[in-house]
Amino acid sequence: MKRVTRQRTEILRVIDESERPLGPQEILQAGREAIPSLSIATIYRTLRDLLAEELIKTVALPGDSPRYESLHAHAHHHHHFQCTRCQKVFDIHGCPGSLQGMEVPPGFQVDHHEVTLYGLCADCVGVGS
Amino acid sequence: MKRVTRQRTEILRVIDESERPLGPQEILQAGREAIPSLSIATIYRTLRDLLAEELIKTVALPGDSPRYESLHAHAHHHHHFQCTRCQKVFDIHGCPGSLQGMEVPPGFQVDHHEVTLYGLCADCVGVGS
DNA sequence: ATGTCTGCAAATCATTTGCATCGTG
DNA sequence: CACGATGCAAATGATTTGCAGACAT
Repeated sequence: MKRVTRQRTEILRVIDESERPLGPQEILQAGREAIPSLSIATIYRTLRDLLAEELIKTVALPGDSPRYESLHAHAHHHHHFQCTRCQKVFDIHGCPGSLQGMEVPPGFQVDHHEVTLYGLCADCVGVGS
Repeated sequence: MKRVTRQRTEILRVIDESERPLGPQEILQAGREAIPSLSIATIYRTLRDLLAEELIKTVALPGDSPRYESLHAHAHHHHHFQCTRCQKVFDIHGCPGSLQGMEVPPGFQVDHHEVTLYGLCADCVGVGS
């Protein structure tokens, strides 16, 4: 039987209220504003549990450590855009669909896919270097 | 002044002759067939050098550690497939192209993209769990 | 009360680095 | 011969785990 503790509640709140995916350290920092004693071990353990309960999902970008976002608020199939200047990650709705044009070798079974777009976000377009 | 050592030559040969991107441990194992004393530290140091010289390129997949492939043999634009059973990564030629259907927010500038397919490779299709 | 959850510190695991020695140029 | 490269082992940095005490039910 899963217990409703202050730290679990706070961690879930931080993730739910964020408009962008957060990493463990970001969650720790935000959570410590309410619970100063909060430890990184609790963050990792709680993230594992929340993932298992499907209350949050992992956002994994190529070559970057994982971030987490509320599954309820992001349940639909979507992809991500990472700004190459500010590194922020944004949701992109829609999907190329069939991914026709990809030459999958014979005998391979495609189950799902991941698309990441890179470029400049609206805030960074037109900003110097 | 860069020296042509047995280990550097062997590491580059292993990567060049592989039909799929390899991780550091895979390169170590393959390289030890020719040089049993080969150490993992040398692998990492040599990979760093080869990347700087643009003889190889990094293949970064979401949520997984990096693989490396020959830049000369893989200079063209392509994507990757990762087997969800054996974790191996394979090149996929072709590209969905315009990525139409992706609803990029107004003001965003897309520069490049990354597509990863997941599923079972030919060897793992039909193999029990 | 009872068994889960937390914080701390120690343990992993992958990658990096210091250093004495090896070997290429 | 000189200096970059190698192998070993210790150092790092991120994540995981053991354990005794704290707390939800």
